[in-house]
Amino acid sequence: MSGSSRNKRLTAEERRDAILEAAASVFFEQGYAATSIDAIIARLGGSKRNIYNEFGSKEGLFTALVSEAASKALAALTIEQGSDRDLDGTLMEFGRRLLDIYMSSRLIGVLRTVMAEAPRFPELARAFYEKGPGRASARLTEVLEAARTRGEIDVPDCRTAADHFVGMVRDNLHLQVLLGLRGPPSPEEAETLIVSVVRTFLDGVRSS
Amino acid sequence: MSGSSRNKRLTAEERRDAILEAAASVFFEQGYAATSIDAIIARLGGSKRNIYNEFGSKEGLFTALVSEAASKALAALTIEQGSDRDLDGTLMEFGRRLLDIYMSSRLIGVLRTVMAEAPRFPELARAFYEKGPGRASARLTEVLEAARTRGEIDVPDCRTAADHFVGMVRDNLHLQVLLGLRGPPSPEEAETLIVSVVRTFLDGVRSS
DNA sequence: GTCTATAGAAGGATAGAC
DNA sequence: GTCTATCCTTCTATAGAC
Repeated sequence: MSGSSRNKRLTAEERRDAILEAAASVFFEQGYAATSIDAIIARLGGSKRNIYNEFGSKEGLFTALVSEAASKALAALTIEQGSDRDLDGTLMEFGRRLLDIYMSSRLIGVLRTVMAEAPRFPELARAFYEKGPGRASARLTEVLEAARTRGEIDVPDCRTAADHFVGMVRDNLHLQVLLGLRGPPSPEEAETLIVSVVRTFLDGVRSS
Repeated sequence: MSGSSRNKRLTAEERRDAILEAAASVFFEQGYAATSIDAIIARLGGSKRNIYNEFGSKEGLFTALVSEAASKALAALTIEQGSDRDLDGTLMEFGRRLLDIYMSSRLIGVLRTVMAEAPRFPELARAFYEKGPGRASARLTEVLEAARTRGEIDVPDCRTAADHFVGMVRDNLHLQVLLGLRGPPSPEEAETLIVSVVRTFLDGVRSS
């Protein structure tokens, strides 16, 4: 069948991925409405027909793209179920990964675009949240519930506590990056931030 | 003054405000690129001439609109300098206002749009941040520094601590609202959240 | 009569869809 | 590559207020 990929012949999947990659670089920088199919073709080469054959429409390409990006972001968010660390170490590790993902230029672009288009693509926004940020929050909630069972923490609602933690990790920093005022934090900045977040989360700021 | 606004005659300022109001309802819902001047006129009435005479271009209208919205949001964020409450009460009140503003449908729209257009309007994004969220964060930093001077809290960096607090107030809730998954919290939800945030911020979650 | 607001068309460019 | 639709911007012609 598709055996003869002699010269530049790509498999269907490679072609699909190439389109998605080119589309991502334009959609996530220009936004949905300002992105033209021509601009994607300019980066990708080939004919518009390829895009329409594969994705049907601009909307179809966009939704496929966001789903893909959300799945990839999610993949890095899984935390080992039976983590052998203590709570402190688990939170540190979770915070590092969370920060890394939220600040990645790819997810920043996805977030900007999905939020802006949320009124017109509500199901897409929901799917994105549930696959990514919602899952992360749910996972952390489980971790905290286990810690509560062990008597390490004392909170009325682990879900709320998990949201507090995630909120601190995102912080004003995330808003600044989303607004393009600065790039992602350096590894040193990230580590300093996470240390501070974990400490504040566990012990608060009040003088003892 | 200028008393004779008998029929439909509006003052220059009233007209300007009317344009901005109509523009806000379209821009902040549809996004910059998807908004047409005709759509604004459809809500506003009158002629396109009015818009071009007042703001020069679509870009000019948009930037004026965002500046206006940022200023209004800032206005509600001022905190009394010599607050006579204790730290707990001050944080509660600050949290309430912060939550109220961040979740307001107007600021949600502004945020969506400014973030999406940040690559094309970088100065606008910066001005927005510095007038609004940046100012709020700076103000809270001062409050915390005063508390540290009084020996009530013990943190290495008040600015970071302020960001933690603001981050918890925004929370996953803000992300959900930005994604259109839910509306703003009810007053009861808001109060519960703020109580939890202040408590976590001051004392942490670790079992004592 | 003059000044300004309205309504809409013209021009020139660009985009989505086939 | 083509076709149709839409958009920003400017311009014309009309109508009403002082």
